[in-house]
Amino acid sequence: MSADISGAATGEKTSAYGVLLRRGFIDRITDEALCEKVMSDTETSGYIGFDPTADSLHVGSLVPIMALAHLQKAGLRPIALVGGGTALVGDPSGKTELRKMLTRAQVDSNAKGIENQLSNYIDFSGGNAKLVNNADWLADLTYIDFLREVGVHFSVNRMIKAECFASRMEKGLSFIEFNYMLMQAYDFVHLAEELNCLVQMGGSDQWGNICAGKDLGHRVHGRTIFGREAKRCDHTVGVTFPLLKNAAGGKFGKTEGGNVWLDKNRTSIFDFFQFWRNADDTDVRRFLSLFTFIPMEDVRELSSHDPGPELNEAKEILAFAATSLAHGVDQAFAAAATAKELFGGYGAGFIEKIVALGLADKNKADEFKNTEKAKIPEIELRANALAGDGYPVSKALNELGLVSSNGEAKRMIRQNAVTVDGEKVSSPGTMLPAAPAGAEIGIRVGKKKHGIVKVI
RNA sequence: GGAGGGAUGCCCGAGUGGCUAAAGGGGGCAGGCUGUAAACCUGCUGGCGUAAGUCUACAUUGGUUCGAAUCCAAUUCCCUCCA
Repeated sequence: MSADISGAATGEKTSAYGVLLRRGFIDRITDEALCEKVMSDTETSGYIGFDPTADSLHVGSLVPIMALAHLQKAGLRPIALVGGGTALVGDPSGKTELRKMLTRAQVDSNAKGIENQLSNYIDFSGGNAKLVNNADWLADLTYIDFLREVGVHFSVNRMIKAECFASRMEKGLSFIEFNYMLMQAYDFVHLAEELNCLVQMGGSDQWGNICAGKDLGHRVHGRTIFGREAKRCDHTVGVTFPLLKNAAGGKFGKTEGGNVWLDKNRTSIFDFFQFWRNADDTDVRRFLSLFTFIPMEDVRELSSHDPGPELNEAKEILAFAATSLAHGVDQAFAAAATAKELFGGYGAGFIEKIVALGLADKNKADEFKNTEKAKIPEIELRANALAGDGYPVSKALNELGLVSSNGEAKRMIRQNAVTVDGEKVSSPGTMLPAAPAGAEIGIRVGKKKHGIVKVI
């Protein structure tokens, strides 16, 4: 199979732009022809901003991350901007209410966590990708200077008509948030000047901010801004990604416990794997395009089945590929091994396919059978705790983290959702079976949540 | 600065003295059906307790009352109109 991830048919352009377009990354674009041109030049940098509002990114941020990675693969220089400065202000776009204000210390520590995660996807070594923090150039600006150099170029009349503020006109918009756009606009100009960054990308809610940056570039072009002459910021392009929803129309990346995070301490690797494995039939092709580097030709083939059980193999590959990007190939195998154990086998071609697709090398795949399983939650209990009066199943469920309270545990039991060692438990007062030291008791809630009680 | 309106559970939203752990909807979870999918049907959706029960909850604090999400006062925040 081809190693070309661009998905280009013969004769088609394979520029970064072409790749992004064919893989479904592009929603709106300020100037298509210019974009094509700019992205064909390997001297070009492109940037995306990530706001450090939490210490981990979640799967929703994977679209921009993958876009940057595609730029890098196409030979351009991706810039990941961590919004250490802008997070102190808070972006109102796409929000209905004022965000909680973060302290400097929170923002800084969040920024660190995010930087680590980004480096799983983008190679920052060797200088062909860059990680910047806009606190470095925003934090020390003084208010009056900023107003005079940047603020003059913005028309309030136009800003309040912008889509990104429209929803806030009803609910209320504080002045601090109203300034956010100027800061992000200035980021773009700054990066264009300093790093030849001519492309800014972002989620569809970023359209207004991106255009603001592009416009600011035009206005200051040829003039002096903060003591230097601006001359490279008049032919920039902005690109936004489509808003991702799951097939049910809900928010992408939400599941049982809320967001699916890239941090394994927030979302276990197994749960991360399962998130992809449980993708809706109709999402499979899109997810393979957006969240893996599997060549488009193969993506099309994998997802060519009509919705039906045949798609399960494509979901396994999706889960494997996505987990392997976020957590490494060994962890992906481990998660796959656990899934296999808990749910029964794979599609016949799974092993061959992942090797053929270059997702794992042959040795690793052969060792797969011996791979250690991914961790599912477990607790230890003394054998004598199980003897005597016994140990309530509900309590064990709670301690395993499979439910969030004893009350919920009992509710689940009443609903026939709990299985202990393969047997349904139906009375809330049921105790765990007595077992000798060394034994393991398997507990399950619903079909997908598992835990183990180790007897010691 | 002036006048008026508002703050209810994860979200939206009903409720204007006891029958309210709080209608309805959304979301979520679970059971059935299935393919670890979707759709559909059913149930659940504050803590502790096997249970009876008990504790905490309707912005905050205090008050009236046998009894308050509901009445009163002060405080905080939000919205609308006027300046």
